[in-house]
Amino acid sequence: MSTEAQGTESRPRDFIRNIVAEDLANNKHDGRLATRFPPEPNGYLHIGHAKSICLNFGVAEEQGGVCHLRFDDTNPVKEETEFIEAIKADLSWLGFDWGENEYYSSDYFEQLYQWAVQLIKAGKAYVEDLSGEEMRKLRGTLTEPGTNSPSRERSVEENLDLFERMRNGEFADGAKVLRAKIDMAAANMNLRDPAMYRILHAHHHRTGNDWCIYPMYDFAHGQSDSIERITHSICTLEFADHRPLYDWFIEQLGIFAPHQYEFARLNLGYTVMSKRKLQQLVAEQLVSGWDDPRMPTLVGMRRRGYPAQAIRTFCERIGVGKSDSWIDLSVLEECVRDELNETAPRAMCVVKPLKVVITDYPEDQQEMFDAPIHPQQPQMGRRQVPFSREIYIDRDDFMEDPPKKFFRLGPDREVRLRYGFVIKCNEIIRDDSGEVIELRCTHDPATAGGVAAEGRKVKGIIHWVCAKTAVPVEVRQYDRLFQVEQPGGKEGDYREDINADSLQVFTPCYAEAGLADAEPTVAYQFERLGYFCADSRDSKPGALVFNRTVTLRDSWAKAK
RNA sequence: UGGGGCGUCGCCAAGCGGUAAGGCACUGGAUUUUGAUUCCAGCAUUCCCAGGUUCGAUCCCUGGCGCCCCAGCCA
Repeated sequence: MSTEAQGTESRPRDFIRNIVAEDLANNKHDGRLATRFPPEPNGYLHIGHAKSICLNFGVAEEQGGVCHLRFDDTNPVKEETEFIEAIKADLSWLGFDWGENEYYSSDYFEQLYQWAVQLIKAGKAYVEDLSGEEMRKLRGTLTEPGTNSPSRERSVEENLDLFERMRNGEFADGAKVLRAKIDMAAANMNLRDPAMYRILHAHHHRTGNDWCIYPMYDFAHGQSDSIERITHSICTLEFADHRPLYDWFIEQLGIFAPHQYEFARLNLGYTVMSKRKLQQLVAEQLVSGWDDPRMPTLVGMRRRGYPAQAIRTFCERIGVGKSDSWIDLSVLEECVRDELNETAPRAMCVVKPLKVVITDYPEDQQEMFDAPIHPQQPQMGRRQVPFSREIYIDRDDFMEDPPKKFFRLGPDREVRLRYGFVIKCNEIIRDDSGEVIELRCTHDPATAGGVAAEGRKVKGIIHWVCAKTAVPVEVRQYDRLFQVEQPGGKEGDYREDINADSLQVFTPCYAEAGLADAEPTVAYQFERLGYFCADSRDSKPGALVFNRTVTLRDSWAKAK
């Protein structure tokens, strides 16, 4: 773990942390700090959620507070138990612990109902029987005030009766809603008598068929925060307009008042983050599933090989602010490399094999080269790399007509096999179509693996695998899912920006013998190529499948 | 000429009246049996614009300009 000691002190790093630190210093809420992460269980968590998670859990952790996990499950038609388990697994994987503090908005349904009754009695809520369409017409526009609905003047008694009958199931879905009586002329649209309850004869994943009316987000979220005595309710910018409503309900009800703060949601280049779009990618099979390694979901990233710590580091690096921002993919990738560079054992794997025969090496001979598992971490130990007369190298490491700056293999050129001999290419073998299918080389016995430099100046070093002992594997290389930084741009269809080459499958590839029992999820650096891990879904002993997590930086590729 | 939010380097982001942190990206150069890592160096006389207050403003005031969000019985 490279927990980079940064940020472990209580030093504030963003406006939220500043506010929290100040409140704590002023002994607001008796020095108590409680945040919450409130996902709706209708999909999988993505990297954007991770930002919120790291903020909410992070602040609590740093300041000795608590962070609740609360499922905001007020819409039974969209929510499923499947997602609850997945969300919890993602949270744990990221390394956060909510302890006993697992809550559900649905557990507050009875209390919420009572509060609604309280508002009706106070003349602050009424039952509406206009249709959604009619309500919209009366709502006015951004520049014109709305008009009061006839239902607004109903008596408290009638409202009470009607609301109870709504609960009892006397009305069809959509027939009526309970609305807050605020101000149809409010400049803030959210205050134009917003809906509090709708009728939904739907089975709820937790409350079953107990209810046929369900509270809206606005009537559930703040009160849930209040019930849990959340001190700092942190959400994204688009809810800023709801804050006056959040405060209004709490004030009318006279209950504990948490404070809502808003920060800018994460936008990452070359991907999409909205749950709707992610759902669509899965539904339309544009990807293989929520855990497709190209998805920005936590399950996808985990399967791809991103370490949880890299995601946490990423969330720290990008900061928390209020301005809309797009983060470069390179920031995330650097976090992944930083982490993996320190922790991943090294190995060699040839992805695009080209056979090389060392003509002056005895046919029946085999030897082992001694190599470090990690060049910078000697404590990780050594590995033995088998070598024999026939090996594979990557096609990219050979050029028939190499440019001046290419210092790998070419006709009559020398190159060093990593941890092995220096070889020289003497002959090129082609098939009928003229394609190069084999190289004939000779080796210099004086340059064997462990031997220190012998004065010979060989610039190029390439990776290779002994043909006799190689493990045939499949390698999947991923690239960005979209070919433009902001898929869909302004009004366009983001699907049209999908990168057709975001998945490249190579087989057979040849891996160093030691990789034979690679376990899914465990990261390796395939030297000179990048970081890889066996796929948790498709890799099987004897039929290994490796995912490329991220490439190594490649200044040569850039130079080209 | 509705309301809310935001504008500091290509992308993020500190800064809160005293003369522009840091990260990513980029550009050199050193070390290197990964063209990786590491390492050193460079990278905003300027903070959306224009006025004003002040000895002094990215930070205060005024007026512009630009971008984002809101008219779900979604969250």
